Amino acid sequence: MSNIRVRFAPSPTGYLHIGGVRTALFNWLFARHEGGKFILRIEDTDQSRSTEEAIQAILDGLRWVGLDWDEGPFRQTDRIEVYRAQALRLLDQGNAYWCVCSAEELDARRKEAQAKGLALKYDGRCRERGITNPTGEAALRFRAPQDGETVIEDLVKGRVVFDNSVLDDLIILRSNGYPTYNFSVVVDDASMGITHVIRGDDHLNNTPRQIAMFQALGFTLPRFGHLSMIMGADKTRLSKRHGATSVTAYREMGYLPEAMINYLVRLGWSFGDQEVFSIEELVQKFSLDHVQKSAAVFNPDKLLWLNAHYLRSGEPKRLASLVEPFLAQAGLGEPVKKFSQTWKEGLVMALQGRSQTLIEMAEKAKPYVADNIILDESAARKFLVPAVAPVLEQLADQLEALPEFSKTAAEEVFKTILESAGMKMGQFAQPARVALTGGTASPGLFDVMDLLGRERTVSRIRQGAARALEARP
RNA sequence: GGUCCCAUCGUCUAGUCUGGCCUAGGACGGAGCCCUCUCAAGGCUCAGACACGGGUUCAAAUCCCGUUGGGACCA
Repeated sequence: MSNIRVRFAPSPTGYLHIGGVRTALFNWLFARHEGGKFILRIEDTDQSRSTEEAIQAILDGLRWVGLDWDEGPFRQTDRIEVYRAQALRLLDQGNAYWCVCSAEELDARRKEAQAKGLALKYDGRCRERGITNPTGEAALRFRAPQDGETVIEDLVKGRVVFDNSVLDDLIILRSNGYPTYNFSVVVDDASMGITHVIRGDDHLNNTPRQIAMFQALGFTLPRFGHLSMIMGADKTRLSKRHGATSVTAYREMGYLPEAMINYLVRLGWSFGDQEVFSIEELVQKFSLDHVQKSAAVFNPDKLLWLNAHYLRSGEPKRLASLVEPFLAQAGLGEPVKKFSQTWKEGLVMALQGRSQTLIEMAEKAKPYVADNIILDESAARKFLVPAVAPVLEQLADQLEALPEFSKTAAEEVFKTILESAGMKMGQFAQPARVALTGGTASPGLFDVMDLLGRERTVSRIRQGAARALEARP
């Protein structure tokens, strides 16, 4: 057991973004690999944008992909007094000061600075005023060091140097008494004993400011590791206009959590040429050394491929229960009830190698679950022709006469009939398939018959034969 | 505008630290062939990249400098 402690600290302002899941995943894997702790903290101090539903979505999303936390979820809104106390401590120490500049004033001066081509940082008007008991609106600002430089030995990016003269005197406590993001993270990371801050590189520029605060507060510095962003195909930050970005959406689209994890972990991390990893393997092999510095483009095709891979190799029993809600969604909720567990697993086995998502699997299940088929007209025209009608009839008769109907018995009958009709498998398989399923693509014919059972097999073949007779050449 | 980060096939990446084994490997996607009762799966093959320019060196994808391009943060 190591003393490594990492955290995932999302803001509950919407759904759980897959970029967030990847950050959480890297933290979680690092913790599990090192035998450390993974802590969940909800950064909800922006009350106008935080919602309970969003918090729930975060918890649900993390649970769905199997990222469990050892401590938390902590909420920043429960800790407002802690931030206040620390902020006041900085004031006492002389590391912070009251600022009474109004938003309008700040804005005006910023525009002025911009016009002159100067850096857009706080101009320090209140810095030396020494305001002790502000009346009315006042925010507390951190007195950032202006000399020297701050060096970060980043676990991912390597050595990053910032000139302290670029550091802004950030507001740490707003006039409403709430802490700002950059301040509350520092207080929390320190008080929760976080040893490694692994987060998106959108925070890299904030890091020197945070380091200054850690130091002013006398806290020991954690190590930092900044992960590159995930981008859309147009190389801009991944957002809703690139398609689905919430984990929940992927669950609803019939993706498996292990596919999501496997896809996300390879977005920025690698282990030689290996593409497919189980969770256990990841925990064993993960390390920050092989994390990519550059941003990665989200590739839905590869995710789909992984999903198909896990569907193909998944446990039928588990998949059968996972596909259930999707069957219901496909309108098969009621009809599927009359089938046994074994039958459902058989259905999954027939379909798992030919489906890329659970939705697709449910869609493909229709001809086997439902009583009736939807006949694909062009397939019928092509394959249900008069010539095959007698063979279909014969097949139906013999299957009906079978003392015991089974997959192997059906196969035997089928082959005998082919032989006596002087037909090749290739000539008769498609007509039979169209009659049985309504379409031209399906699992193996005898698996199909097995799933349908004698009654439906025979009646569908008879209907197919009737249809074939009607057809005019 | 200022600061910071990044740069190998269309995409994810191996290789970069510790230069030579790289006429740059794998995967997704694409094309083709094989297998085959269809669809998949699988097997095989093909096309496809070291951003550019300078250096250092016997030797550079790998080290250094610059340029360009992309991204992020600050408001």
